[in-house]
Amino acid sequence: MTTPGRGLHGRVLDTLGPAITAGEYPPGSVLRTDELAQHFEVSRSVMREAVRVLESMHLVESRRRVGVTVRPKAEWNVYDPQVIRWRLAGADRPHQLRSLTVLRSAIEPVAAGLAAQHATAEQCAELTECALGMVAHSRGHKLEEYLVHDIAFHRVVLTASGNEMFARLGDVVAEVLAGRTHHEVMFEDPDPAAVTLHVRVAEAVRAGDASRAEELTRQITVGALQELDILAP
Amino acid sequence: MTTPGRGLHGRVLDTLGPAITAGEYPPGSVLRTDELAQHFEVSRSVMREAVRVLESMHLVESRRRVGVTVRPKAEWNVYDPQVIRWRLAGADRPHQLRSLTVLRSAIEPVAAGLAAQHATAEQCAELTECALGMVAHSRGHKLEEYLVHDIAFHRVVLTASGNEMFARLGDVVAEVLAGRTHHEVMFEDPDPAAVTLHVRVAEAVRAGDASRAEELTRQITVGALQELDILAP
DNA sequence: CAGGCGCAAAAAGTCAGACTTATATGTCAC
DNA sequence: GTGACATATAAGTCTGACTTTTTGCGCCTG
Repeated sequence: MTTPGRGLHGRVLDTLGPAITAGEYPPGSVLRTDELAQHFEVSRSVMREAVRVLESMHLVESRRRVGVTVRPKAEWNVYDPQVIRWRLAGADRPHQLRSLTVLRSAIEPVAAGLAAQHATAEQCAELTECALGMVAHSRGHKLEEYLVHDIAFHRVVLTASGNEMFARLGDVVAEVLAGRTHHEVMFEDPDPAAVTLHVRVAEAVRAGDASRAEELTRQITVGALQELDILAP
Repeated sequence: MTTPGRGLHGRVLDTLGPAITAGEYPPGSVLRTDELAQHFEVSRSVMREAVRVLESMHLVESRRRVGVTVRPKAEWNVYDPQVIRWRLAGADRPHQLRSLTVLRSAIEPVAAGLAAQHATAEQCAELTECALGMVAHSRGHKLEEYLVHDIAFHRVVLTASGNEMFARLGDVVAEVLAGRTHHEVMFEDPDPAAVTLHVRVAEAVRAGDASRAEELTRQITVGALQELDILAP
């Protein structure tokens, strides 16, 4: 994923972050910097840097004379890619996957509509290329190759929307798609209907047909919701 | 807003963060920790903590023998509330406001639909209360009071959706609404049509009518887009 | 001249220890 | 019980020394 072990404080975060997001330390728990430093066998300076990062994610709050207290889940920066990764790796992975899929269903259709209006010729080409790649690997247990193209497809759409907030959700969508393929409902082969929809979205975007691109993408996300039983089938 | 000056490193961030997000240090610029520490008249430990926070926001990257390099805008964690606040306070405020308004237009209708399905009786009551508050202050230059209720309204909808990702956008929406009232197109009084729409959304949510709540909210967000000339009027 | 080897410098990273500051809590007088 | 005050505690800050990684450059060789 990102670079692991970029310094000692990163190493500490790799185990402390997941622990907190997994709820191992319930909200209101108090940690002491010194104890943590001893536990992880690092100096106080390193530990302090780690705590600062957790604080910037609103996972904890550090107060004098009190210690480092874990904040309630509702205050976490749940859009931080690092937090998302930690949570996806943890126990409430299913719950997290549902939240993110609903988010996708709200964003992606709108993004596709905007992409139809703003996509460059190059982006259109890239999109059709991705769609073709999906078609090519849609049969015969080539799920990994399919996934690569699927991720690339959605990333291009989000980028081509021209909205930076949408564009930055590319990583999130990638995590969701990867999560689905690797751990959730695992089809023998992808749903042919979904594959076709992607091809048609690529066509609509190239044709500059915003409402069609939006509607087709909506159908894709509806499929994703149904897979998780969020919508009635 | 949040608590300012929560420690020396926070003080440093208050000026370094806005400077970076404003593009004062173009992407690829290299900063040296020691120089920064001298410039801000703090110790290296404090400076290092500040850099760690910026690094966790993907605003900069710290590498040995190189220094602290500013990352390209496309890699920033633009969903970090702190980053949003810094950018809204800076030069590309209009651009940022547009991006966020488009994001709202994608999220809020879906959130309202979900709220209609999941809102508790208490949340419904709160919602109508907010709507009434908006009506009460919709005339006679009571823009500040109106704003308070407007923000509360949208926050309740997002929370009542039951989706944590939506819920966490409450702060973002609050920033956008406040920004619009304080710095952008400033109506003498709010658009009466918009006020009515809010009341009707509250009704739809209480009635459990998801598609109506969604459609009405979409009309609200369309209005917001038109105000910024993102959509033709 | 090209290419590879290795050295030295530069900057971040780490650590230990001493000191400062804010603050929660307990104590005592009233 | 209430208020003022003392105290202990844990974070915050600073300093200086040391380590580690990495880049760039000089030099040597083919």
